[in-house]
Amino acid sequence: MSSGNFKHDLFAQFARVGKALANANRLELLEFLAQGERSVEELAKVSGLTVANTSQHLQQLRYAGLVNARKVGLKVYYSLSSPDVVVLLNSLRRVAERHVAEVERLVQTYLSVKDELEPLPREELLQRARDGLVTVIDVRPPEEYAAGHVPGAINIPLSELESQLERLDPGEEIVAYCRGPHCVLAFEAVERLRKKGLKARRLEDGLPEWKLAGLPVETSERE
Amino acid sequence: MSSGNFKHDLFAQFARVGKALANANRLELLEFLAQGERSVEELAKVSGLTVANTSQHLQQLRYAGLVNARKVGLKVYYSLSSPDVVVLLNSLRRVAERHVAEVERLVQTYLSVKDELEPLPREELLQRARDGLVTVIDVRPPEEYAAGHVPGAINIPLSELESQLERLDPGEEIVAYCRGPHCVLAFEAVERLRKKGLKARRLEDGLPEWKLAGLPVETSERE
DNA sequence: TAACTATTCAATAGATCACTTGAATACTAG
DNA sequence: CTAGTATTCAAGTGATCTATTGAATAGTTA
Repeated sequence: MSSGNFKHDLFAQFARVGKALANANRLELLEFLAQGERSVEELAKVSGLTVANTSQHLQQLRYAGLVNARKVGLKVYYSLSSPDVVVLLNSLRRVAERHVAEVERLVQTYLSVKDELEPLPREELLQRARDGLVTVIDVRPPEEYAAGHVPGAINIPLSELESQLERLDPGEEIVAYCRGPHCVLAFEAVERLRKKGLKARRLEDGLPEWKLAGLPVETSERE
Repeated sequence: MSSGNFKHDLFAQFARVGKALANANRLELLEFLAQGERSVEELAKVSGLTVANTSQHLQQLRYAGLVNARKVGLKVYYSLSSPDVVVLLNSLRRVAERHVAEVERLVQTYLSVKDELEPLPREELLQRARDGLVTVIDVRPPEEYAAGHVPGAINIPLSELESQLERLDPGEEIVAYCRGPHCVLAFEAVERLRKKGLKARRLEDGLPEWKLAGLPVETSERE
């Protein structure tokens, strides 16, 4: 029966995308790519994988249609093939969050403060920003900030949080964000800022979701 | 660095869900489950897999949190663990559709008539149904129809299309739907009905998406 | 041209996966 | 209690996946 073949062939193609999502390292690479275009070398560095291994994972992602490659001189820059990929990753995350008990446990263990952090929804941030009541900080590394950030946000990478405290107005509430809903950078930043006596909260999710929601994104001239 | 561990452990859990989506047979099972609860035996039958193999795939799906199992007497009934899973499958499908060239090719090859079928959006169907201008037929097998269908739709499984032609009013437009946007049953039905001189169109997607959109669903008393 | 760099390729070992087969388990019906 | 049924388990085989290693390729720079 030919419709059976069609069906199976079609599902085999969908499974190709599934296979790309079946490995923790590849999912990590996708999260980095969701922040913006990166070279193989950069991705290898941030992910802690060897360059050859990173390259191979990227090729699998490309084969599944999740990323594009652009060659410039010696370097090859990879990027997500479309915002659909962010949507897909977010549904994957959501299902895991709600239906894999282990996720709950991990979050409880490592982000014990999660509940106290009262994450701020995007819309609320926009409103407060309009009223000028809030300082928004982007705690990702400078390259990611440069590739796109919330308009008006200042870049204070987590590693430099303490040394750049003077850039923050102690009278204003601080909102920190990073790569996504489970990215530890913002959790960590909020915790440390509160220890310093500042009023800090976390944005509910990261820049990729902000962008996906169609909200304005500012880029710094670089690369 | 402990945050690196957290991150990697977390992504490993997400990858668990990815792994569940990494096999064509499992995706097929999930599509069947999206129509409603089914026993292992039924699933084995419709998917063409052996019972043992089906059971093993279902266990993997359960391990990934995508399905639930409910035991009644001898039988074990599996079902999707939540509508989130349908959302996930639809994002997977969308990414594959848009970014895997092979999908386009398959659809062109097997569903050559696709473009002529002018799929009808859900909202339009609702409006026409209110005006009583349309006959909606559900071309899935009776078990799936019984588990939930568009209110007012009549069940004419594809295999009985010709023998039940008299149930259709030749003056009214007919809208056929089945399991989802790529399900061949509705394509096939529309093609055959048009050959008979009837005015037929396909609903843009299937019952799971209808249900997901929060539209009303009618069930028949059975099981 | 020669030295250098970023990326990819090719070969490999160990782990995991998919499917089959036959047996074990758990429940029902007589 | 026995026979029968639906499902799961356990073991095994071939296939696929992951990460490593070292070499090959393509492009740049001196």
